[in-house]
Amino acid sequence: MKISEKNIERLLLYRRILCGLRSENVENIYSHQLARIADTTPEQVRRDIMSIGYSGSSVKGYNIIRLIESIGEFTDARETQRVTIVGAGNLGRALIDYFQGRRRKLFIAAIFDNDPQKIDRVIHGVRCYSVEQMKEVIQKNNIDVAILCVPAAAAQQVAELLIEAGIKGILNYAPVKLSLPSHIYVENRDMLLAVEKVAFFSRQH
Amino acid sequence: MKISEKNIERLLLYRRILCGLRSENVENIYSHQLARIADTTPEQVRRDIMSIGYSGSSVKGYNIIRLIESIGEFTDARETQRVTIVGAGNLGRALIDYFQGRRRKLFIAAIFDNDPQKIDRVIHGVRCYSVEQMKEVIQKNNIDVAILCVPAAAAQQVAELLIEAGIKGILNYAPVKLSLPSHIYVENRDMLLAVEKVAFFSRQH
DNA sequence: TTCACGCTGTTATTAATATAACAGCGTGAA
DNA sequence: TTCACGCTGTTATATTAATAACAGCGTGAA
Repeated sequence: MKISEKNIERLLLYRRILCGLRSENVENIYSHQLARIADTTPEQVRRDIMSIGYSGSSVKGYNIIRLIESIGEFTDARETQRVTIVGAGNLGRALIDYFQGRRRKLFIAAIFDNDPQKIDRVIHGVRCYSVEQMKEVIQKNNIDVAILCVPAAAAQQVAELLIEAGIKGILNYAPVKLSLPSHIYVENRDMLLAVEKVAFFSRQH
Repeated sequence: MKISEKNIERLLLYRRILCGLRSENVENIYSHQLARIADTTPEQVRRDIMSIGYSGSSVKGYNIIRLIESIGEFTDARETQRVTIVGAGNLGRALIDYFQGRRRKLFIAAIFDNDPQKIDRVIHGVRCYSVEQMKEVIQKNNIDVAILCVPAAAAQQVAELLIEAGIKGILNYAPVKLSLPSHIYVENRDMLLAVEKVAFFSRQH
């Protein structure tokens, strides 16, 4: 059974929407309702949900709590997955803020920076280590996902260190295209390109 | 002639790569070289470049300076386009850092926040205004793109104010799905979903 | 001079993705 | 009891995007 990136993106979005509804004590939802919120079509929603093997009822639609669980079973690791943030600048700190305490199956286990002022300090509850300690800390804590928030000039080098330390996936916010072995999963979230894109399409409308 | 979102994303990426090469005094490049750096195929590169009407030579490949110009003619506004950042927290400041002085056709003209400590102060060279002044400042400065860096709880409301003020496109970093009229272009860059996605695919590899 | 080479530009093919159509089913009203 | 309704799950179609194939061309070596 093959699942595409877009599939996963939508499923994760559905889950977030559903969690919001659950906290408002909504119990069930129809595909067309979820589609409207997620900005897609009912067919797409049904297909996505079908792809993870969950079934709703033709009367009540989907049970929100069970659907959240099903998406979790499909997308989450069995045990908590550990994440590191590299670069304790504004962006790194913003990520910790947004992140901490949100998803219980993901945990930010360490921050890395090369500023002596930050090393060994605890930032928003997470300890900051020097880049020299990277391999040791990553392996000891069994971290396999890294979020790269360093300046463009440092990104490639840091990414290589991360891979050497055993990282499996990188979320790259640095405005540079990384050149890495193909067995590493890289998701680029270049902020400058994103602004340029929005600037372009905001004129087309 | 229709151009897709992925088309534009790749073209903007090519431009950034090419600008890097230009600063190293490289003059020409072949489609297969650019493809390797941009992590795509030579055919894709040629098609993308064809789609903006630029032509290379079969001997020297593409002239880097002219190709950069052609991409700019296609993607950039004629006059400088003005952008605002809403939310002067860590993320907002990170964006200003990454951004300022990079793309001469895009200019951050204002920041908005509701923290009295920040209002009327200049942050990294950009003046911060209160949300109450939003409509006035946006219209006076002719801003048509907004980057949303506010907490999830405030995002929908702020987005509506932005639209009321005349914004055409929104780059949304808040971890929430906005519900907005369809004539507004919205690009979602949800950081939590991005981490979840990378966590998932890092296990699949 | 001529011929083989490697590149671009373009067309053709394939694959991926989204959209639409429809069968099956339980419910509730008539 | 029966029939129409509205939903899901699934299959079929259409659309879109990526990949491959190839024609044309200028160059440089033989």
